[in-house]
This record gives sequence, structure tokens and C-alpha cells, in this order.
Amino acid sequence: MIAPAQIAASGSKDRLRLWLRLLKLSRRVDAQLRDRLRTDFGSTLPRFDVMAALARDDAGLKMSQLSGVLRVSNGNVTGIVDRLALDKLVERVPVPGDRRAMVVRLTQAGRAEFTRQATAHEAWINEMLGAFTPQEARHMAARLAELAEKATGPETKNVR
Amino acid sequence: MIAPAQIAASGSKDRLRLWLRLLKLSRRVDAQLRDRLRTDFGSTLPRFDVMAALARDDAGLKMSQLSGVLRVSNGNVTGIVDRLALDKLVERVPVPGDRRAMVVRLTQAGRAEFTRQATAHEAWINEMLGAFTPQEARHMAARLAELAEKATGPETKNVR
DNA sequence: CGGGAATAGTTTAGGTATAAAATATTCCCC
DNA sequence: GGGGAATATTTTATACCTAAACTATTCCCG
Repeated sequence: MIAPAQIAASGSKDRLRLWLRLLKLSRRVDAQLRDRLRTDFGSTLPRFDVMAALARDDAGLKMSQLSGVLRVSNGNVTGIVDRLALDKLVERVPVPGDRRAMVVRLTQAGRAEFTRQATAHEAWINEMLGAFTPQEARHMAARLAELAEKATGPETKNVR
Repeated sequence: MIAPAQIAASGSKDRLRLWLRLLKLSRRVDAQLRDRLRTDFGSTLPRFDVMAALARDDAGLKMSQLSGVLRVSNGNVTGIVDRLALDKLVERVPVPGDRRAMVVRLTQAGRAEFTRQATAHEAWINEMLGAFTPQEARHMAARLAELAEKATGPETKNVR
């Protein structure tokens, strides 16, 4: 027989250990990506994330949509878009019917640059996670997706 | 028959999708932890991480050991320790034989505060990852550890 | 011993992040 | 149609984070 308290405590420890593992792996991949983006493209992960979000849609996204998709604060997006705009990789376009809003979209140059970076990005990930077979990657991704759905916490923050 | 290029491309896509899943989950847990630490304890995740590292050892750690364990830059640790020291949660102690080095350790108050926060922290994780059974958590953690070993990239950065 | 290489830590410059306040505009209801 | 609530974005204050430069000390080899 096992005391109930011990069962609960043990489950909790297992989940904590899993979290520490997940954190360790994701930080390592994250650090590599940041480093390579910096050295190979003179860019950063947040910039890449913004461009990736914009690349999905020729029409671009409003600032608030962008912060919703990326799940970061509004003020944060302002700064990143400011810097991308300085480099002429994105542009702010006023929204016809609403003088409050701005649509951000990739410029021609931004689209070309993103394509280059995305190709490299996928190759880096493929290299770093090369120890996963495609089958196992699919399986684990599916399992994570399934569990993420049940997990506590806001699934989406600002997506409207 | 399947074209070789297609096989390679497909594996790469699977790993990319896995990465996006991992990132999504870890960001969500991260955000929750940050939020709860802030509202419940008026603290932050980096502060918690530093205290957690120090809690393992009564003797404390040198600044460089701290940045090595946490895998963050030296300058970063300087700032976090500065702020923890202002709150009297940690203290810097000169190292007898080496006038360059400082050992950082939890104060009495810091140790007590960390114990409170760590208990809550484990409960939050347990709640957020509750969809994983302990068995599955153990299994996945083991698999991640195994793969992390093989994965490309620096396993340890500054640990000496 | 003397001096350059290595080590420990802080500082600096710039980008990323948040929450909260401020600004501007639009919506909508009475 | 006037005014308050809601929405879109920027600004502000503070903390995090890195790489690189800088200071101080220690190590070590000739």
C-alpha cells in the first residue's frame, strides 16, 4: 500500500521534472536560433517571428492582430515593427475605414529576406532535432498538441 | 516510389512542427509562471531561477557559477542579484582567497521566501501539466533527456 | 620576479518584454 | 447627435537579456 499523499507528491515531481526538461530543450534551441540569426543574418528571433507571422498573409496584419498571434504585448510589437520598418523590411499602411488602425505588411525586400531566413531556420531546427525520427517527431507533436488542449491556462490571449 | 528530396523535406517539416509545439507549450507555461509569481509574490521568473539555484547549496555560488548554471550572461546575473540583494533575499560575500570573486547566497529571509515560492511553483506546474499522467511525464522526460544528449548544440556553456 | 594570458565581475549599448497610462478614434445607445 | 464605453496604438517605467568593452585580480611561464 502506498499513502495517498505520496502518490500525489510523486506525480507532481514527475511533472516538474518534465517541465524542467522541456524548458532546458526549448531554451537550448532558442539560444541556438538567436545566435545563428544574429551571426548569419544580423537579426533576432522576435524580428523573425514578426516576419513569419506577416509572411502568412499578403494583406498584412493589424498591430493588434500581430500581438495577438504572437502572444506578446502591444507595446512590444510597436518597437519591433519600428525597427523592421527602419530596415525597410515591413511597412505600416493606414487602414481605410479606421484611422486608429495600421496594417503592417512585408515589403518586397522583407518577403525575399524572410524566405532566405526561413529556409535556414528550418534547416537549423532539422539539425538540432535530428535525433528525433520523423515518426517520433510527429507522434510527440501530436501528443503535445493533445495535452496542450487540456492543459490549464489561456489557450489564446488576444486572438479575435 | 517517393522522391528522396520529398523524404528529406518531410522529415524536416515534422521536426519543425514539433519545435513549434514545444515552443508553444513552454511559452504558455512560462507566461503562467511569470504571471503568478508577479501577482502572488511580486517577483519574477529570473529571480526565482536565481533563488532556486542558490537554494541547492548553503554555501552559495560565485557569480560566474550562477551564470553558468542558469546559462545566462554574466551581466544579466549582476542585475538580478543586485535587485535580490536590495530586497535582502540574497547577500554577496567576498571569497577569502580571491579578491576578484564574490559568493552569493540566500539570506535567512531569502531561504524562507524561496520555500514558499517553490511550493507554489510545483503546484502550478502540476496543475498546468495535469493532463500528463505521472507515467507519461516520466516517459517523455526520459525521452527528451535522451534526445537532448544527442541533439546538436552546446550542452553546457560556462560550467567549469 | 616580471609581465602577459586568463579569470571574475561590472558596465555599456541596444534590443526585447511587461503592465499601466495616455492618445486618438470609433461605436453605440439614450 | 452627444457622450460615455470600447478599441487601436503608442508611450512610459521597469526589468531582462546579450555581446562586447572594461577593471581588477590572479596565474603562470620564462
